[in-house]
Amino acid sequence: MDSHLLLVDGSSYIFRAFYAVKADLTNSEGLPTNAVMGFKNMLNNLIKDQKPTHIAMIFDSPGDTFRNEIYPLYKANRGAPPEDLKLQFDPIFELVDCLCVKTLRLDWYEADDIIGTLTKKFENQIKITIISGDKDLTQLVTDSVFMLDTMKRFLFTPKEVKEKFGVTPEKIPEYLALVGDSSDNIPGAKGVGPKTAQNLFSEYKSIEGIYQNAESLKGKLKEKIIDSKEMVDLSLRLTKIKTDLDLSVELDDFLVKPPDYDKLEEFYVRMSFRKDDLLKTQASGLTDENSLQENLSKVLDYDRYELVLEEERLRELVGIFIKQREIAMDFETTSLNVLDAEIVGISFAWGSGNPVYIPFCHQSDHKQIDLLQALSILRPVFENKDLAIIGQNIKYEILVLKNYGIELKCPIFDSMLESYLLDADLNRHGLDELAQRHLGHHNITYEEVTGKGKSQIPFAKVPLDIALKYAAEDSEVTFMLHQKLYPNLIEQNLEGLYLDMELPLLKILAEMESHGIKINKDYLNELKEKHQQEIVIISEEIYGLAGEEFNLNSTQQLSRILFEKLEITKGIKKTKTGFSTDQKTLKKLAFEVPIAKLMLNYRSKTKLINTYLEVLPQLIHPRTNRVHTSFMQSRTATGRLSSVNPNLQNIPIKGLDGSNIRKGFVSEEGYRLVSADYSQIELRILAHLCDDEALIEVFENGLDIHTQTAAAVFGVDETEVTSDQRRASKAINFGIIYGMGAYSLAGEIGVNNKTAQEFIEAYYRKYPSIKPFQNKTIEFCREKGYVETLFQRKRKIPGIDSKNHMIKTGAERIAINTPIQGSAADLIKMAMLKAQDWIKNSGTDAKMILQVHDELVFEVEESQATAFSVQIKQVMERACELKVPLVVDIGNGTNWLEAH
DNA sequence: GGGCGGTTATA
DNA sequence: GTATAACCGCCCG
Repeated sequence: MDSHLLLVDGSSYIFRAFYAVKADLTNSEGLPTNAVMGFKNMLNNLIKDQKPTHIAMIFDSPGDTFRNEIYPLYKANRGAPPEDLKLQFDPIFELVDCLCVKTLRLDWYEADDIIGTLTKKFENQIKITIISGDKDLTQLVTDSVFMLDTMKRFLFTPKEVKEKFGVTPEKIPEYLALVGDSSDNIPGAKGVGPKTAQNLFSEYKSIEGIYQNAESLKGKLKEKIIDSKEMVDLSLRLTKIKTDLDLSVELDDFLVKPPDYDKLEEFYVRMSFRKDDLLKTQASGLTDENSLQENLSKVLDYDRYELVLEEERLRELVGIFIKQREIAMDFETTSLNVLDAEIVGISFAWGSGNPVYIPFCHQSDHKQIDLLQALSILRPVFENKDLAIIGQNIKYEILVLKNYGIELKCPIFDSMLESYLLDADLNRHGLDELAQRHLGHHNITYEEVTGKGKSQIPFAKVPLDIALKYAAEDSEVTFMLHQKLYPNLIEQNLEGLYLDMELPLLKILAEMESHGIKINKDYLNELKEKHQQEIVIISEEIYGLAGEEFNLNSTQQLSRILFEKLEITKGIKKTKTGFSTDQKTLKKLAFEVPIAKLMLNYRSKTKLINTYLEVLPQLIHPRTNRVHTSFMQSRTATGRLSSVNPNLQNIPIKGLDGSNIRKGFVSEEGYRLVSADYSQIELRILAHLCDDEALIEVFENGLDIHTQTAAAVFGVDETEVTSDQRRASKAINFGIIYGMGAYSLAGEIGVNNKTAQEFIEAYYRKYPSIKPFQNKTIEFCREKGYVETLFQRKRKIPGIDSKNHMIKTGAERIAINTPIQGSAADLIKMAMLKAQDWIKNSGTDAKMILQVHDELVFEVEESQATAFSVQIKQVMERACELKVPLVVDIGNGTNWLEAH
């Protein structure tokens, strides 16, 4: 791609930022931050928009310059900057430093002169854009040097300069010398303004020419010109920008680098800024250092796109499609909710040939192909075993097609999944982000074509020519992404995981979502009403004790009541913004402070109502009478699934109220719910990964891991382990998986740090291979920048080399936990594939309906439930051969609680 | 309306 | 001390 150097006039940038952000922003110490904020945003946007490969920020000399020597009144009309702005100079310099943008400043010279020098030095090597609003700088504009006024969004090329000032860029200094500049207090020729100056220049070309011909001028003008000769000469020395300063810099000094995220984060905290794009894109910045340089947009040629309105043409296309190895496909529909989605149009893109969009029911005068007719014409494509269809989140297309009774039988690819396997540490794998990240292309967004908020229109109302661009682009980008990402998967040894695990799983997830789960609406409503009545009573009691009514849902107000009004000091704990009122704190107070106990009760009841009892019945789909979650396959950094709308992976189970909610998840009449969960899956995986003899032995003998651990750590016989000791050991076992230290363990089990440290040491003695394994894992991560699971799933861990202790130790914990949690995720995914396979081959009337990390829930015809349980338990226990046996606990019932 | 902090449900 | 989703209040734009 082409190189591009941005020269930013930093001083003018600061002033603009200060006046652009009028908000009364301050940090926690009361220092104004509006200019810092404005500067940050402007610079952020600038880099995003311009995608420079090189950048420099140039500031004026803080003191006098040679221009003051020539003319003491130079800029004398400018007052000192406002005090609020002065205070922000240093923070801004610091910000620029955090962003790793090269800055230049030279005593005795202005930013203009440095910019002028750099321009002359590099203009033959690189495209340059000067960022400034100062018209003086237009004198530097050439065919390869531009000036961008970002505030006015105006780009000066030589043509624009000529149009605006009536003279070519190289004449700008003379033009300004004649006209004068009130903002810099440059005198110029008295009484000569832009219009006169333009006329003079068009006639006489230069100041020299004007004065040579001064005698031929008429009347007043002649007088004015002759009288101001001295002032014009002086002005010219001021307006002429230096281009010959002695700067020892190379172009490479200005290469765009990723920010220093550690420093930046610390700076944000000090400025009381919330995290923004700059910090959120941290990971992508680190993993894709060249992104800024590669980001030159491949301009997609929208003119190539074809709108398909004739059935005959569609048939032709199908003929072309089935000769391809792979094609990309994207649906436009009426709803993001698959069960309600109707197809509005379909787009395709493939290797040779132009992307197409086939509209079906757009509001338009054009006759469009009938949807059902089109689907039947496309059937040979959907069912062709030799043709792969590439989608971006193709689970959506699969589910929508299901609505029309069509099964996508061809092989599939999914660019979203590909991106996820390559960059699991990143959160965003949306099409627009991927286009930007991998192709440097800015997609037309959905909102750009439909509008947003109240005025958003359905896609079917988007005019066909616009719909064509939007829709066909999505397919084309999807196709291009796959071409780019798939080779990367092979290169990183992720092909097997992708082809043999994630893609087949995608189809299973579609089945599970589509089938859904039945809930007992009346029962949940009853439960809700019961809790609601109790909440009324609890609230009244709290108000009485507090002596006032307040918003019980506000932690802020509760902490005011507890820690200010009632002056409670016990258990007091700070959060970022005030005092904590979390469960742990309230539990400590529960015995002596009645409000605390009541609040715990209030919180748990409102949580259950608001998150589950109120929401779940509303999500029953009228057509199926069941609840359909979406399983997200490319969301978590470790490889786990997640569940949304609703989240069915955090349905309560603890306590009476919790387990009552589980009773609301039921099997269909004539069916049973079968729940199968892996016992101690993560500890077994730990045993396998670190190959610890003692740990393996515990599992091989089928012993209770927590009791065995307790016996060793506390030096007692296993028969004498107390329940407290077992609980502490359980905490250690979990803590090890999470990579914790003594401090946190101490807090967790209520002993002092030293004791906790001794427990941990005893633990490592009992299982001597664990610590070396953890060290090896961290070492591996430091060397490669990522960690791996059992199935070679990778997670990059950016902070592992951080100099910031918090970030570094945090990264180390992630490095320790991810192979364990991630391998468990791999394992259950493997089990899902084998279970589904088994169900299909056995012909059992059973459906897999939920996955909760270590548990699978099935709905099975009641007479087959027992046999199924026996079989599926075996299938799951044999999902993967480890150095320890896998154990699955299984049960069945008419509701989820009973089954579990 | 969007983003964030605090809180809490799960594995 | 790992991994999530979702609720509410609060503050900002």
